[in-house]
Amino acid sequence: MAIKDLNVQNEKPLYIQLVELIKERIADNIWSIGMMIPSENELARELDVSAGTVKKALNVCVQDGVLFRRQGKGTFVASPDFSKSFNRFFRFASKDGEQNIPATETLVLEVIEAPSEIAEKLKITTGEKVIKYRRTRTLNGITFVVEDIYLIYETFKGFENYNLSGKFLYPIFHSDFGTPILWAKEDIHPDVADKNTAELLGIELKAPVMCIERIAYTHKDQPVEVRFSIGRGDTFRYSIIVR
Amino acid sequence: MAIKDLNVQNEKPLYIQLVELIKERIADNIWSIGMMIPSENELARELDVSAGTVKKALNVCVQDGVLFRRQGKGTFVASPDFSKSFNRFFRFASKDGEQNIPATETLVLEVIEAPSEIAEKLKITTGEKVIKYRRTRTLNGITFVVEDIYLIYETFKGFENYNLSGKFLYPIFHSDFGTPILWAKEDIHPDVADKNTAELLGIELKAPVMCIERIAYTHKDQPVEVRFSIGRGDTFRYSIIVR
DNA sequence: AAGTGGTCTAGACCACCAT
DNA sequence: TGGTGGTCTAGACCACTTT
Repeated sequence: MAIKDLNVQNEKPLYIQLVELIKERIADNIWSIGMMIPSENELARELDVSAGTVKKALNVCVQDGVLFRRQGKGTFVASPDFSKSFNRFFRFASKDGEQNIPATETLVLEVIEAPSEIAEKLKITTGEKVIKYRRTRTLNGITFVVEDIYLIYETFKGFENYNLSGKFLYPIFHSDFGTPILWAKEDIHPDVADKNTAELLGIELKAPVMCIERIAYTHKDQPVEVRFSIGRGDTFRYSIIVR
Repeated sequence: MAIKDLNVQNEKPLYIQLVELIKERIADNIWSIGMMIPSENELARELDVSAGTVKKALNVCVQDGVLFRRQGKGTFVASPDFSKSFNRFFRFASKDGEQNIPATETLVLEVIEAPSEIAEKLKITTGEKVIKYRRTRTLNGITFVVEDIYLIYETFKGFENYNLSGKFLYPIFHSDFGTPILWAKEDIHPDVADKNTAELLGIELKAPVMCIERIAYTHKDQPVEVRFSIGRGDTFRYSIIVR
């Protein structure tokens, strides 16, 4: 187990070194998503630190969203929580308040050569093959978002032949392509609808929209997906408490 | 000091009870903003719990943004951090990267009877007096936001005669009116500029804007300010990491 | 009953800050 | 030099989960 020892001489506190060690093991797939990691006592014995130090490090990891803990059961590797994504700010609740799953319509699913903007974000060379997937998502008769998704072809070879009706992508990436999405970076800015977008979303030309750009990463911080989403502005609401 | 003892019999953990006690003391102005609170050891002695329990409670409060700690100095009551406000997502950095303070222009400063929408948010009755303050904020020649601010007249009597050039409001509220802003709730949604807004912001009609509504609270969760901000969409950028 | 994480204690030692 | 928070240890006891 002792791949790398914690070092008291190091300038960093032991529990910070331990946090980094844990994150490395997850990034390197030594501990995979959903897996139970060794108990506090085991870690303390193996790394030769006190249980309290291990506990502190684990709690930092929980705070950072990479682990979760269950009393009496153990400590587990968390999967990224896309309920925290910007997408959750598009409110499209049905009248009865039910949380239905949106329907998906595929508009485009094809293999193309990566435009330079996409290649750059995926850290591949321009012209290398990518899968382009354009779809809309609809709930209660309202199409609230249109998405352009670009995937590295080498990683997702065969995905272009999938029948994608209402399925979530990331579980498929994980199970069928051995490529779990571990984290993602999202950028958001407002815009107004162009003609094409307005038609797809059923809104007026120049109506407000929110544009979300997501780059999703797998092991070793390798980007594998770029996604541009354009959502109806009239369904976007976001609140924070400033303190 | 012993206003309220911590109780081991209580169903809640001691450190949670302590967190609640601390927040009460701040809300009730027993400990005010910027003030140093008693040290870990003092609190431990007075409340008859161990130093470790106090430390845990204090760290929770730091996490919640109500306290901050300085090694070698002490633990202090934090003031709300409006660098965490939505306004920080309007990027208006100058070319040389300097962080200049935006210039303010007052458009309206008058006492009016509260419209129902405002009265409701301030928890006063419709028609009660409020101060209306409309201003723009400009940096590097770009007017990036126009704001309508409504204040309870009873609380801020005399504010309508202030000369407000580039001053921050919340320090004035605190020093001149004895009303510190302790926290605020902000809601944000996209829209497009109407004629008036477009002129003030120097953008085209129907250009994208972001609308921020803030309700700011003082002691005992009393709302005292409502603020509607409309900012240029082309300067709004926001990023998150989803994990 | 055995193992897990959650709480709480008591104390040591260190780094930092004011005086 | 004395007081502060930051780190780390060692151990007790509890609540929860599984076998």
